[in-house]
Amino acid sequence: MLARVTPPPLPRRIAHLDMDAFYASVELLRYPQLKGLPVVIGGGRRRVDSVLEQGADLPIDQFPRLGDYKGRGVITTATYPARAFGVGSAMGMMKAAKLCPQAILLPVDFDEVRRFSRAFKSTILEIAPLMEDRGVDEVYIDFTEVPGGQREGGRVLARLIQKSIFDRTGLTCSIGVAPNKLIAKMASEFDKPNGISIVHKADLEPRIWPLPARKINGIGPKADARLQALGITTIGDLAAKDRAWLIEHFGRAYGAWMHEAAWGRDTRPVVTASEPVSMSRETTFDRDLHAVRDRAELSAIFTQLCEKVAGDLQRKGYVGKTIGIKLRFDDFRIATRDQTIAQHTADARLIRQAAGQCLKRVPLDRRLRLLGVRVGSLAKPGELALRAEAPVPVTGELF
DNA sequence: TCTGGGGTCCTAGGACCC
DNA sequence: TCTGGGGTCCTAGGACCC
Repeated sequence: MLARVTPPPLPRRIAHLDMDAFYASVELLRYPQLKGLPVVIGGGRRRVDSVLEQGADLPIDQFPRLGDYKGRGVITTATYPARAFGVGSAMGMMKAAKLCPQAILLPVDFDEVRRFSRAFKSTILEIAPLMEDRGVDEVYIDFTEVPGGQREGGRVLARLIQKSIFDRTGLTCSIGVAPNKLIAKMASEFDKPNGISIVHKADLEPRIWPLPARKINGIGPKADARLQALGITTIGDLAAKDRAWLIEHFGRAYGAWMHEAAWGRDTRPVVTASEPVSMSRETTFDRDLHAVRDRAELSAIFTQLCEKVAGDLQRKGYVGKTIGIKLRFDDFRIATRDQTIAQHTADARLIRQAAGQCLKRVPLDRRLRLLGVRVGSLAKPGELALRAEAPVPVTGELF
């Protein structure tokens, strides 16, 4: 009898690709005279120095310096020469300014960053169709079934992608290829910038276990601190603990996941498409605002935030049903309130109205540092029509 | 002058329904 | 009067990620 013989499945090869110092590298393309210098991108508000309008010919000594910056905000990206001074992503600007006042400071150009983001992603898609978007500067790519994706554990394909991106954009990236997303993510950091790292199952003990537990994507500062308190520093330490013990200390889901992660196990697929769950806009004020004394200013900002979210929803073709606000007080405590309204909307006034009611439920005894507006439970208007989301039926007639 | 902005997912309690 | 489950939705907070 004839049997259909299915070939054995190919071993999974998953790549994680991370653009090197992305925001900064994009600016270096525009100002090549800054190459090799400490440059940081960031600053809370978009305070574009007028000198930058001069464009590409601006002499180095005329660029704005980190040490001259006054204001709130954090570093988005630092070039490698700036990192040598200890400056890095998410660091407060004031702290960074103390470490490296002479660094050149440039504002983020979101349009330009998005343009290059689209360019590098479309370059990848021409080579490998299964790509998962993980933000402006990161993606996962499934190499498994791509022709040549298995050669040298994925190195050949990784090299091709790296070169194609560079030829198209002038930007470098680092790639890790491994049996799954979890390990690939760690591997892409092994040889930065402009590196490629190939990791196999057998590398778990020598290359993964010595790493700090914090390197696992999903173990953040809080979990890491708790692990340290329990005497666990490396991924190997974590792997040595038994599952039940981890569950005891971290709960059923998180404890079990930690155990799997430490053993390099991860079956998550590369997801090529997803729908947004929520959209939001928030802003940190130049100075902390008083709910009563600065009422007019707050109210105007509040309305603008609602208009921006509404604009985002409309532009992207979504409506939402859960309207929420977020406050950050001067002591950094955060409060959120939300309210689910009767029907989905993308209307600025309806959002403002619901958000206003949320605001009334927060005790405003401290000054405010940040205000945000969020719309969740998103849907596409067209799909709601199919589901026939109708007005709430009139009650009474049935009784 | 420490500490941005835009997200996702999880937990946990209460309401409400079956 | 007390005692049940399960399931879903809503809300608030928190951890984490880019």
